[in-house]
Amino acid sequence: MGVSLLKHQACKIILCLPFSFYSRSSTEVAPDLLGKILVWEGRTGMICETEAYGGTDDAASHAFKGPTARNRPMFGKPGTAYVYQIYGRYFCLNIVANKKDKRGVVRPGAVLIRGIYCPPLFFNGPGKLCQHLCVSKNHNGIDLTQHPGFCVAPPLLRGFSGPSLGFGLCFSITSTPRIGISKAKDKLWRFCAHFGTHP
DNA sequence: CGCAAGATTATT
DNA sequence: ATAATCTTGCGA
Repeated sequence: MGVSLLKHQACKIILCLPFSFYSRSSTEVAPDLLGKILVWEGRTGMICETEAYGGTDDAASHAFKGPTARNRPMFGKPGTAYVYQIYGRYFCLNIVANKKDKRGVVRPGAVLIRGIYCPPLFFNGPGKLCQHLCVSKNHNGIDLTQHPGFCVAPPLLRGFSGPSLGFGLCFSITSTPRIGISKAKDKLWRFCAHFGTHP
């Protein structure tokens, strides 16, 4: 077995958040993506703002009225990309997060990536970060648990998880109403990381 | 087939 | 507060 293959497998195992991470409701996955590293074909950034979208329980979601040609990925494999174009100009990157109910029916969901930190750059807004990462509709449906070039990775320092990042860094999480929607404004499904230093 | 709305952004 | 800009979904 060649070295490159070993390295490749190590990348898959260590870097990519696995299928099981995304096989939960979007409201669980969304805050857990904060502080993780988004890897997109050579560019990276730390996720610092996300929003959860659901299914029939969420009037603001593309999946509210059931499957269509556009929202198909939201009903598909957890951990895949759901990319759509908005206002004819910008792309928005979501990661599919869903689980099946007791009858085996998929409860659709996705997490919108709204903000990433790429020192010294900071991108707030889903359209702006997609511009920086060159996210396009071509990426719709790709599996982010399989390709080291397109995935979400935890920080590599061992022994830390969640809001504790190591390196003297930590963050707190706030939840607020989601941005730019006209329905379901009462749901607090927007999650922001607020970074600071360890005490 | 026509049309209204949209998970945005930059500008006034 | 509003324009830019075009795809999608739904109703006729």
